[in-house]
Amino acid sequence: MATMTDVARRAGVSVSTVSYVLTGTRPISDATRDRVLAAMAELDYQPNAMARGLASRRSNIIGLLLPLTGRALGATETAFVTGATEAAREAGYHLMLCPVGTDDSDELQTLATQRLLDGFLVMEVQLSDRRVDLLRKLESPFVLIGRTEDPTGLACVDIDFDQTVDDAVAHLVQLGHEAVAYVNHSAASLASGYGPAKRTAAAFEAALRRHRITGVMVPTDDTATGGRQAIREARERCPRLTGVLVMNENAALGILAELREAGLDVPWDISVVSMVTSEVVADLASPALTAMTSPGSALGAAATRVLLKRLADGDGTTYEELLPCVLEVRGTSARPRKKK
Amino acid sequence: MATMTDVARRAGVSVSTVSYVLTGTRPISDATRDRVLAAMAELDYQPNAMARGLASRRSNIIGLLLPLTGRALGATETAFVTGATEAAREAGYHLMLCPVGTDDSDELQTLATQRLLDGFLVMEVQLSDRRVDLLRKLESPFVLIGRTEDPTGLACVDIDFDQTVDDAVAHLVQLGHEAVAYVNHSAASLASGYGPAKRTAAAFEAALRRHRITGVMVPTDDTATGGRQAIREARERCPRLTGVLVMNENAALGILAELREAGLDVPWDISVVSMVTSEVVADLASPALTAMTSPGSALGAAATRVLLKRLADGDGTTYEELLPCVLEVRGTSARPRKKK
DNA sequence: ACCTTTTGTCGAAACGCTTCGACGAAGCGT
DNA sequence: ACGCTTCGTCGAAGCGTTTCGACAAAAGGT
Repeated sequence: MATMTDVARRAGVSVSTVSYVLTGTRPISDATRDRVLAAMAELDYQPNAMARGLASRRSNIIGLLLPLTGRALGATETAFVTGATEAAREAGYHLMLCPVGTDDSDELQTLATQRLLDGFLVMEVQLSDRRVDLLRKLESPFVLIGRTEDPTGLACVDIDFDQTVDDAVAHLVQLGHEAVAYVNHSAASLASGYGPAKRTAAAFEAALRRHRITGVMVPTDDTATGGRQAIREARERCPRLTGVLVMNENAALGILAELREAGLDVPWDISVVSMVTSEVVADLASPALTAMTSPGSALGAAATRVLLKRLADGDGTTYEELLPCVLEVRGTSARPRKKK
Repeated sequence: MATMTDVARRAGVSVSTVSYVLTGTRPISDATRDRVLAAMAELDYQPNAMARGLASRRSNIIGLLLPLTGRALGATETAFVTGATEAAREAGYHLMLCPVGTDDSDELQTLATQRLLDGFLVMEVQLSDRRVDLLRKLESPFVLIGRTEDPTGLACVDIDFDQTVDDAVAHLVQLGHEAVAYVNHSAASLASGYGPAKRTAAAFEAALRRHRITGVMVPTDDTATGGRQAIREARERCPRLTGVLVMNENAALGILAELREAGLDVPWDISVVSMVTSEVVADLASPALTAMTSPGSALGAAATRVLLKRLADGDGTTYEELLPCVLEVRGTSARPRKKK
């Protein structure tokens, strides 16, 4: 494996010159640059990442903190990861997946102080998140995917839940629905302060008021069974219900199944709009789910860009970037059949 | 940030001694070790990963090569990733996700020669895979998830497709089915030599012969729509069909939907067994899918262990480890209603 | 008791790069 | 022609480890 010294010798220059050609830190004459580049090509030279990292104290690797729940990564999360990786690569960075639990402070501390990673992307952010406090204390640059209670001094990239919920409700209202349910994440995640759960709950309330319609929120497990229970409960609590907004994809499928078994026709009896859903999953259902498509990959790319910018500028001001999900009308939403 | 020199000074020993305490490369007296450990704790010392990597020419990071298709990672793949990460961490390694296309040789070459990664886990292996040739040429240690045409000299960890298909067919035969279809991956992936597609096709043939029943194989897209088309084609080609084996989860859901719309009752008219399927997805369907549950996380852990072993031993002999999927009977398989 | 290992420790030389200070050679305003 | 920047290059000092050779002291073998 050729080293920089070999390249320098071959090109008849000093190693520092070779380094400058590589990093562009100082001006180099065209003639010299060409000779160096040629020498590199001839020797199949590849800079040694470790040596570079040691000398520059920058690894060009960013870590993606994602709590592994044991369950599958949803399509949104996957898209996020690929989007982030892609964006990182374009900037000459690598992305390292770090499945670290939300409260595994030791592991995170090790990661952050090892100087292996230049910064972090933090997924699945809680309203009050210990990882945030820790990273802050350690002065590691990071960007949140989601938001904490108080985002002052933090960089956040997130789905615009307010907008998304409002768009979804608006869609139903426009079709003529006047009583809708919102099937949220579980009561447990609401209680634990899971951001999306709490924020959509608030946004739903606001949307109801804004559009002057009635509705109920039902928290439930993120499973098909959870969806079944939720829709039963919702219909009990609000019999004139004609529209359902649902946060979780699995629950959405459960709702569809339950309604079908109850002899109800989707979308004519009840419309279902799934939130933060990818196309693949939406097509799994029959009829295909009308859904708010999550901007997963765009989010990943945005988060990465923000982080890299901060690494470059050393800037740590508050920053927030929100991307809404876009409505994709498919088969599960329509004008309700019978006006009361 | 404390360095090894600080620790050495504080403990009253030389830096090399500190290093030996850390790496265990040479014997150290208990008294010294305790002093050094104490000094580390007091200083919150964390070894610098880059310096370590440079000096030892080992990064303690392994790369996971996974071609990003733009689509979501299935539950199996996700489980694989988490299993691998987990196993790596237990051994003091990190796992880095590298979304590199199957034929993006340049990118892979850069990765492999950069000395950032000690070895590779290769996912989505084709029967003839350029990455394998390249890694071999570069003498990078690696382990395949899947198998190439000729696995001589390679280390492979894979799902035991032969066993899995045979188990699935056996399940149907035992219930009394005599004509079954196998809905495989797309014709395109078959043609491109995608291992699982080709191997299951062969295994299905073998299973039919072994159990003396008839059947047809239908390749189709890995989508719900693909599943719908496939089941229609299968029933045309083999009207007495009572059982279906299906490779892709999305297709499985499509098949269920299509059968329901055709007025057929699952499992009484037709049984459906989904291959290589995770529990979450199986429960999405109604009735829940009888499926061969893929050993995703176990595979990941196994692959990692094999790779780490090779890194330690410098051993490069042929090695193969196959894990079968295990049958999970749920609601979509049963004794067929009417004996002919 | 003598020679040979083994044990425990140290100092110093890498590892392959970045970056700083220095310095001659141009280029420029006057 | 005179200083003044800017340009282009070099040598050398790190970056924080690991690892090698050396060596004194303790332990074994006969």
